[in-house]
Amino acid sequence: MIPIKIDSAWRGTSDCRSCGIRDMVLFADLNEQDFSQIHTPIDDLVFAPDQTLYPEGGQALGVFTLRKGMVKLVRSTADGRARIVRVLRPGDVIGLEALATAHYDSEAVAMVEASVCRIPLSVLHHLSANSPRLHLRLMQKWQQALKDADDWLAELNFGTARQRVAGLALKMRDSETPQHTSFFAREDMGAMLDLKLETVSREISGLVRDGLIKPLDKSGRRYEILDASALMSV
Amino acid sequence: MIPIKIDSAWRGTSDCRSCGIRDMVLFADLNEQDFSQIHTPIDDLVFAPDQTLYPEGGQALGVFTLRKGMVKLVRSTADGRARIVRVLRPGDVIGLEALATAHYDSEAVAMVEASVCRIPLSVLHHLSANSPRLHLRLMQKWQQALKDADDWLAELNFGTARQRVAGLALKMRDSETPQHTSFFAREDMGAMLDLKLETVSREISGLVRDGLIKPLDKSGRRYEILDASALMSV
DNA sequence: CGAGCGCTTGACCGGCGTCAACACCCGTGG
DNA sequence: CCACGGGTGTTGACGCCGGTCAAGCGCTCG
Repeated sequence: MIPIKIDSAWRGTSDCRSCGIRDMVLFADLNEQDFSQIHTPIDDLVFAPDQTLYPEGGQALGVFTLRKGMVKLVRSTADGRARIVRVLRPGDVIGLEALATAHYDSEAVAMVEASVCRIPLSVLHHLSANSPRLHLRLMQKWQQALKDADDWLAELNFGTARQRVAGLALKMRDSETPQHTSFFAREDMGAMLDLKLETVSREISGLVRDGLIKPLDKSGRRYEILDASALMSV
Repeated sequence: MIPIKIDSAWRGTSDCRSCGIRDMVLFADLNEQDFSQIHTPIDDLVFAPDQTLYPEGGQALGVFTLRKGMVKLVRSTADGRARIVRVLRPGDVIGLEALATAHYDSEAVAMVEASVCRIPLSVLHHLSANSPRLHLRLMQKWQQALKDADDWLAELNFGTARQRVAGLALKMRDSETPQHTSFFAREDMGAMLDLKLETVSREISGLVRDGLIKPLDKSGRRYEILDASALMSV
């Protein structure tokens, strides 16, 4: 077949006005006057699974909006272990911190094929000062990111292994089909929940055995939620 | 129920121009024109130890700047356990999220006597739209809050009990006298690190026994750091 | 001086980590 | 077509870290 493309594929420049998920994103309520102030092209990019969008501490060129796929934010601790601090889903902004510091606080890695658009910092700086509409959206994105971070800490990294895995299952429910949920490579799940991959595997098996969830495929990534309330009260 | 007379002492209204820690805070680089746009008084308040500034989910009147003391942000999980997601120190903003949603995402409780000033939401909304100086500071405060949240997750809630306690000792170092550090009630430390209070106590004793830290008083709150590099590489 | 609270310490136990074997899926090549 | 091998997920055996329960100590304050 076609040889693998190492680099992220450039898929052209976006016309944000006709973006399919525009109502979820930063540019949701920009008007024609706002758009006319964008003088730098916004690139559409596609990243392959396990590809890095940017490294921890890297110099920032822009901020990303996730259109499709899932992206993990990874931090390396002083002693070399990797910790996944959050998973971003469509509509989320990737690398918001670059707006304040022009570099990224954590590494961002695509967990599945991910399509994003990259918004240059200059565009955001200009618009956030000149468009009250973007200004408001930006604030909401900051707030959401902070809430997500606290949620991960309070809900997913607290309590027994069983509670954590159950919590992740609930958090990763599909928005369209909430009876379905996504899991990840067991090692990644361990890095999210502060558990070893064997423990994650055991707890998933336990939840299946107890009839709370059911595998939808053989890859171990998609599950059906059979008893949501039982998951919540593990 | 008769509303309890909350005894947070009102200490007058602030003259932010002469604030002692102004260079650290939101209003750091406002100019005279910016100040002239503040038409609602900014109150100085003092909270006693264990007093709540606002409850989780509460309607927000304003945002606080912490001038002195320490404040914990607490979330209650679905099953009733309390989780401390962060500790704020002088210069930090308390309740930033209220800017976006007019509600507080977590409870804020003074850990020691804390003096704060309360900035009405209207003032911040007005200034963030009309003062690029405040706008920039605000962004930096959002970024700092998000980074702090991720730091707590990545550094303090990962690894062995020993590593967590050592990490907290390092994070809570005094800014002026970095060889000194602050601990908290053992139960609070447990809620921060996801450990039981007995384990926290044991690990602190272990660190003292191994000569990495030394108690400065008999209350168990203040310690001297004897070997910072050993703490980092536990 | 005694009550009460928070901190420490001890003994024991259970949950999770460690190490290892095995199952399963898939791509590759004989 | 099957054999093979690597990668990933599962399962088992065992040990240790941290949780549980309980006793004891030292402060503070009435």
